[in-house]
Amino acid sequence: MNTPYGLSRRRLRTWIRLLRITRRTENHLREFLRVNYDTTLPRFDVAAALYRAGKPIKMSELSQMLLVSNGNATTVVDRLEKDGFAARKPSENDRRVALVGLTEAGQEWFKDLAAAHEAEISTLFADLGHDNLTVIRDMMRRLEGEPDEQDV
Amino acid sequence: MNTPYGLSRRRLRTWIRLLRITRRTENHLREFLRVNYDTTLPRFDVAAALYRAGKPIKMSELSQMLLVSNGNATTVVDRLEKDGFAARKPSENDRRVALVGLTEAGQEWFKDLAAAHEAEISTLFADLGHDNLTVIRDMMRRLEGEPDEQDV
DNA sequence: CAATAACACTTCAAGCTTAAAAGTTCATGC
DNA sequence: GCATGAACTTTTAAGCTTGAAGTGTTATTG
Repeated sequence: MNTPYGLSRRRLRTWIRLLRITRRTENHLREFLRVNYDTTLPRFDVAAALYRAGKPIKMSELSQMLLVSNGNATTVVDRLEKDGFAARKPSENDRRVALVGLTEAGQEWFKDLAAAHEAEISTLFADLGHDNLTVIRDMMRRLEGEPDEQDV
Repeated sequence: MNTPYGLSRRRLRTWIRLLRITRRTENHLREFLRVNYDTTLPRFDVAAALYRAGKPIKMSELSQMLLVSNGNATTVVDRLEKDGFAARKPSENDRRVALVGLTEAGQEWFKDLAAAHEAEISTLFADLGHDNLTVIRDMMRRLEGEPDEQDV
């Protein structure tokens, strides 16, 4: 027999496996950032989002990108700001809005970090070649409800 | 061209996608447990590990299963104990060891929870049928460095 | 058998995270 | 214009999480 479990049970097991891999990878990266760069995963995540945006973004955009609460974004940005790596400025159009971006120092700091981070991921995922990556991408897209596409 | 990005970059993108799906699912489950069962994800995780074990286990075994620190296991078990769902007892062979398990009340409580949890996951992963689940399982196994096997 | 190391767990301080409440500012409808 | 509600951010309280230090127990080893 090839599928001794029902659909529901198999989906649960898949989720547990997904969670385990994610936790393991996160733990590894946390340790990596702590030992080699004396920083944390949340700070890295925020910096990555800001760097990727390329220009100052709203606090709410930031928390939506990272899938965390607004209050969370506030405190992490506070710390990055205290480190001199991020800066807030009020929006000119809308005085409710706080725009946040990386400072010069923040960009310099993050560049090294990003390269090292990508290299570390590549090591952790060394068993996945192009074919496997394509398969996983398609599965993930399906899970996220995106239509199948080509390239990347 | 079918793969415009290098291996390293594709692995990074895969990781980011994995992380996004995991966070989204966790956020959904957190809300689900909070609204319908007035409990939290960490409590559920601990209870699931204890229920699955079927008998009292060491605190250190628990934290290893969940991939969290020892101190973390301590506080979550403290709360479950305060709720009357978990109980510690000292090991007889080794007085350093604390064995923790679910109480009767804890098992009753968790049974409903587990069923609802599995149903919710099954809904979230509704786009994945047997074939897709098998593909994902193989990918995850590869990532975890396990040899390929048959059946679930 | 005594000193030392290894192990198991808890405690602690700091940081992370959430949900809810509070404080501003903007948009809408009357 | 002004009230009312919506949007944006921060603050707050509680809980979660980590890494390191602390406490007690067992194993090693000289």
